[in-house]
Amino acid sequence: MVDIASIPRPVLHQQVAARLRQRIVEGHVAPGAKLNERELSESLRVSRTPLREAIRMLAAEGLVELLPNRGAVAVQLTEQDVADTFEVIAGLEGQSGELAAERISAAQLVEVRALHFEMRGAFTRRDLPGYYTLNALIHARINDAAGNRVLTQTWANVNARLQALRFRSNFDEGKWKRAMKEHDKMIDLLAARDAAGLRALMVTHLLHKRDAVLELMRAAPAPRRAAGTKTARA
Amino acid sequence: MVDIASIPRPVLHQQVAARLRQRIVEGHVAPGAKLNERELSESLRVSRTPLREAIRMLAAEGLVELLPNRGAVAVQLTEQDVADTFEVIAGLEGQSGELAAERISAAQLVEVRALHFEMRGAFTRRDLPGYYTLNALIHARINDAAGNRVLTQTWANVNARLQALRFRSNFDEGKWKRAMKEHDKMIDLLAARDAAGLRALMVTHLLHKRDAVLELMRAAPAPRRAAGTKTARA
DNA sequence: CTTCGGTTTTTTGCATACAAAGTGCCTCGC
DNA sequence: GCGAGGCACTTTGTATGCAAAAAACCGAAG
Repeated sequence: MVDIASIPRPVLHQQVAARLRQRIVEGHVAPGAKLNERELSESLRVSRTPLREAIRMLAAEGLVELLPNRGAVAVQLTEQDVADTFEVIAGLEGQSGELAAERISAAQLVEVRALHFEMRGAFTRRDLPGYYTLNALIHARINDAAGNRVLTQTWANVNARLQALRFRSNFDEGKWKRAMKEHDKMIDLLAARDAAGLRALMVTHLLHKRDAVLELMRAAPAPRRAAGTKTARA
Repeated sequence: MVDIASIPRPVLHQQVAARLRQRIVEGHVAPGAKLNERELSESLRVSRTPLREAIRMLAAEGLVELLPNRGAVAVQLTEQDVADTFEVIAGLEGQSGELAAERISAAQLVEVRALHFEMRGAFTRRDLPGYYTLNALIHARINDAAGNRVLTQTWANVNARLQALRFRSNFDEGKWKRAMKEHDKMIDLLAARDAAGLRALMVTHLLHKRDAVLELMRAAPAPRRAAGTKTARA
């Protein structure tokens, strides 16, 4: 009987890790940029000790790379890395879909369906940020429904590295429409408990996403090793 | 022209992380045991700072759990956790097998085959430790052959949590024979470049392993929350 | 103008010191 | 005897200081 009203905010190094993670994912720290400990500790108003612990955590998550005696840099994903990562994600989401189709409860299905309609709304008014948020929520809910916490955690971990990319991405109309259609189908398969079908769809959905992102990477100037910690402004 | 003869041994916190990881995996730190920072720092002859950084890394890897203001404990896997983990591993290795069958080079195939025969040797003389080592090596090589670094890394990460269990496990004769047979088949499928077949085999192979481990967990006394940092001696 | 050598400055890595939260013991009251 | 409260001790969390490695700088020589 301890934690009745105790919502003790997480310890400092975890808060720092969360904020750093957000900065990297949202691109406020450019890919390849060096993480200067003094700068960051001043900007986050903490001493270097918890900051360094946070950086080590992000390194284990694969969001930053540790260079011995030279600090840490935000990951700079090559095309190969992105392709590899999507390949893995496709497998994980495929499995997640398969398990979810088998295990999802009625209530969970309702929730996913509701989110799906909201997302369709965002799509209709071409609200990309809203679409992304709802999209992420839906995938997270399907993961939940799969009822495998290790799978969820693994997925979240691998996925984190791609978030940075997604923030920049910006489909063309055709790809967006196709993605939306795939999502429609997802709901159908989920409701029909078609495990194999949902797995297959999830995999192709993710591979389509991969192609879209890779296309963007090739189009956009593959950013050269950034020197500073902030994103270069165009 | 920098790193000609420079094999600078990794920085302290990484060495510490490696040693801690080993201790946990080999069961010298019992599952559920508390990691006392003072004790560990003395035993490892380092100050608490790099030790804490190492612990944070292991936490991000999922090998230890962080309790705010109360330190860290080695993960204590429930049966559900183990089942979930094997489910994920099965998916990852299945994918790894599929990709390896498509991509493995002749030289890599030779190497895997050689390791396979060595493992068969270990099996013949019922050398369990040798068998495990070679088994792990083969799976690692197949992962390499798949040519997806993210997949390899993800696999290693998830797999680490199971190593602790494997160290205790000890098949019965029948299961061991079956596993060996599955490995024979693996080589055949790999040589035949049968991607779909190898995927399927890897998945069932892993699910068999899961069943064997779960059976052992149920047979052996599921260890109660350990208090000390060392394994309780029987 | 480039490049090499040395020196200065910056930055990271580690250790120690201090603060705060947690744990357990002991007493006191009922 | 048993439980509540408080005090001392232990352990974790954070900050600071010092040492070592790397980067930046500067000047001189080719």
